Parts: sequence; structure tokens; C-alpha cells
Amino acid sequence: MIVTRFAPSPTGYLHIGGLRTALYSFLWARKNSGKFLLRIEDTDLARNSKEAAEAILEAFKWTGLANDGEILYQSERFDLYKTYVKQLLDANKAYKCYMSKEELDVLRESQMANKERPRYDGRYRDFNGTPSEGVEPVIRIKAPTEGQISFKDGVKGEVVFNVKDMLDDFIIARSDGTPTYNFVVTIDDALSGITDVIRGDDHLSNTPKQIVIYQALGWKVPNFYHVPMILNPEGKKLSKRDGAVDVMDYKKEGYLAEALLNFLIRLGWSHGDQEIFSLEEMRTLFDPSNINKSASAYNAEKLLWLNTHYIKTLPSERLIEELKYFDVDISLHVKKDVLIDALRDRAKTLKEFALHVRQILDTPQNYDEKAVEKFLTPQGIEILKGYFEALVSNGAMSETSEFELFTKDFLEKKELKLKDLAQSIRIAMVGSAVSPSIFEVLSIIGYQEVVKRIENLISYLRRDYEQ
RNA sequence: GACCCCAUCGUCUAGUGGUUAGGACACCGCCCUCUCAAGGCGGGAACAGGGGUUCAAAUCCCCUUGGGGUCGCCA
Repeated sequence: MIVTRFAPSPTGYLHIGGLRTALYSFLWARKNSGKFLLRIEDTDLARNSKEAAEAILEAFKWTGLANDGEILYQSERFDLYKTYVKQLLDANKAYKCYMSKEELDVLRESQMANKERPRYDGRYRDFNGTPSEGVEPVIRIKAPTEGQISFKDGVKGEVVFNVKDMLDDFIIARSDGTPTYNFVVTIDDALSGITDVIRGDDHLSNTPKQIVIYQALGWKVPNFYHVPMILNPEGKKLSKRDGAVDVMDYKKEGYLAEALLNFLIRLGWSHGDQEIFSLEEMRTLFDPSNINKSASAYNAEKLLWLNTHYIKTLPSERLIEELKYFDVDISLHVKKDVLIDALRDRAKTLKEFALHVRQILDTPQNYDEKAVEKFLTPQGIEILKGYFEALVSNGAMSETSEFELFTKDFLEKKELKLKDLAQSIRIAMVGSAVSPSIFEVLSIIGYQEVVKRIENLISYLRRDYEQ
């Protein structure tokens, strides 16, 4: 059985890079009817916070990637980790190191000065004298001192590290007794039965260290897939400076979770020429072995295009639900279907969609001056007045087609084109020269309010001329 | 600096020795049209450079260049 996991550390928000590896892990598990586990890596008590952990979980929930089983919190498992530290100590596969931080710094600096890669020199590896007073030891693992460590990465292929210039006896437990990252990751992955580790390739050089631990404990090394980083549009590492990297920002900006997921799966992975993937298609088609080897730059326009696509195809009920997040509730509006059909193709985000809804539903408080100047010329006003009178004497109507028929009939009698009237109506209805098709807008607004809005505009114009 | 990874249009990518190097986003043009979009049609745009291997190289090998990552008692 395939078991994958996502293991964020709660130092901030859920990053889109993290979401992508989570997506890949999720899909790979689901495709193989395996399990997808979630683990919170909160061993750094000073830097982690409960709020950050909750924020990550909330974002995760929004994306709809459901994890299996209980969420593991590493902060609750310190006693467990200690038993494995002790086991290695007892087996003489790890040892206490009494070197102080200051001494380490000195060593590091001299190595840097010699243009060497800084590494611990192993001075306490076989130490059995009396340690100096007042230094609480760290626990270091006995790593191999020569040869190579290699593994077959599912994305990169065969990766080989030379032990000599790469590995040292790294710390598995700090002087205060708490275990370190590489150690707990390995313990938890092994104990959880993780078979496939899919993570960012910034972890590539942690992998040989983790393999050392697997081997020291006599455990089976899992399959690794190191996926390339996401770069910003300039090709540099994506960071907070580049704006939207927090997954929840996408929700706030009006992106659909399925659009974000679709965007992310295509960043570094592809299936021929296909661009649009439903979650179901992702599940059946995804395979980590065709993840790209190279890093990919973040391209906001493609995401926007995908979001536009998903808004266009989203069931109306879902759209109405999503709009509520942006303080627009049209669930009880009699013309909600006309409204949605009129706007669906013109919004790139839900936020924009909500704005468009308000522009139609709210009575305009002011009018776009340039539009008024351009279209409400003396003749324009005359035509609008004529239309207003005809509208009043005709009496109420409701459907889009009724408004259309009535308007075309009016124009025909006056020997006018729709062009001569449409913009004026538009200004009366929404205050500007931009809106969906006017017949739909009239129908949505409703006869009474339509009459009122035209009247408003006419009296506004009269006031304007009197001054 | 050392080590590791990477390299096809501006961007995301297809391509696994023989293709007019394909698709998508963006851009430009045309059409549709009551505005703005959406949509339809069309266009420009790439194998980083240099050596090999081969009848044949975007595809295999080497070097150079460029980019990225890692070098913590952080994760």
C-alpha cells in the first residue's frame, strides 16, 4: 500500500509550494487506494504557534484535500523520540558531544576561511575521558566516514552524495534533550509506514542524513520524490515579497479552490496537452514519475485564466454559495439565474463577480461623467425621455424577452437603432457605460426599479442643465 | 566558496534519435456586437553556447555559461 504524508511546520501560513506537494502526495495516495497522512512538525517550541497550526489546517480544509487518520503533532511525541535516541546511544551508534556552541563557531569559521564546507570534526566520537564542567552534551549520530550515499529519486533519478564532503556526525538531540528535525522526520515517517515521501527539493540534501538514520535503526528507506521549487516571475525563489504565497490569500482574492489546485498541478507536471483537470482526472492521471525536473516560475495570468474558466463552468448553486463569502447573497433573488448567466462570463474572480452583482442590484449613487457627456447629448436625452414615457404607458413586464421586444418595437417606431439608446439606459441602470446586455439587466432590476432609475437619471440631468 | 539539482517560445509545458519542434497563458490582428467582457478565426514567438557519438541529435556523452537549492543545538 502507498502511504504518503504532508508535514508542514507551523511557523506561518500554508504556502502554495507546500500546497502543491500536499496535492501531489494526496493524489498519489488516492490513485493507489493508499493513505495520505498529515503531521504537524512543531518541535521548535520557540518558533511554532498554535495559531499558525490552525491557520494551516484551515487553509488545508478550504482546498478540500482530506487527510486520513489522526493528525500527528510532533510536540506530543518527545518521549517517543527519546527512546530511539537512547536506543542508538546504547547500540553505540550515537554519542554525546561536549563541544560548546562557541567552539563550534570557531571551527566553522576556520573551515570557511579555508574554503571548506563547514562540518563537525568528530572530536567526541570516540571520547571516553571526563567531560568539561558545565557543558550539557548534544547527541550526535555516527555517520559513515567514507564512501557514498546514493538513492533513486523518483523525480531526479539517481542522486549520489560523497560522504566526505557532505556528511558529518550531525546532531539528533539538542543539549536540552529535544530531538532535531532530521531525526524526528525519519522516526515519524518510519513509524507511520510512509512508503513515498513527496516534498520540495530544498530537502534533497537532507535525504542522505535521513538515510543514515534509517540505516542506523535498521529500517527500510522509503521512495523519495523531490519536486522542484516554484519560482517568482523573475525566476527567483518565491517569497512573501512576491505577494500571494499564502493559500488563504487566494480565497480572499476570489479564487476557486479547484482553479488553484488545477494551476498547481500543472506547475511542474503535465499530461500531454491537457490544461483542465477535474479532481477526478487528477486522481486517475497523476503520476509523480512525470513530475518535471526543473523549477517553474509562478505565472499569475494562467491562474487567472483557469479561475475564469472554473467560474464559467461552476454550477449556479455553488456560485451562489461562494458569493456569500464576499457579502453578496442572491439566493432569494427572483432573477438569480438571469443574473448569474449575465455575469458568469465576465468575472475573472469571485470578488469581481460580487462587485458586478452589486453594480446591478444597487441603485447608482452617481454617474460616470465621461459617459454622461458622451451619450446623454440633447438628442440622447430626448430619446431616453421618449423611452421612459413609452415604458410607463406600457405597464409592467418581467422577462428579458419582454424588455427586448418592447424596446425593439419602440426603436422601430422612432426609426432608431439600439445603438442610439442602449448606452443611455445603461448609464441609468448602473451609472456607467459598462454592463452586461441591457435586456438582461432590465429584467434583473425589475420594472418598478427600472422606471425609477431612468427617472433618477432624467432628474439628475435636468438639475445639471439648470445650474 | 564547497556540495547537489536544473536548462524547449516572455511564462507553463509536449517531445524520450528521423516532427514543417505541438498545445496553453499572455501579446497582436480580424470577426461577432447595445458597452465591456466572453467566444470564433488567424499571427508573431523557443531547443543557452561549444565540442563529441551517430547516416541522423531538442533528445545520448563531455565542457562552458546561466539559474536554483543546501551547507544550524531551524524546519
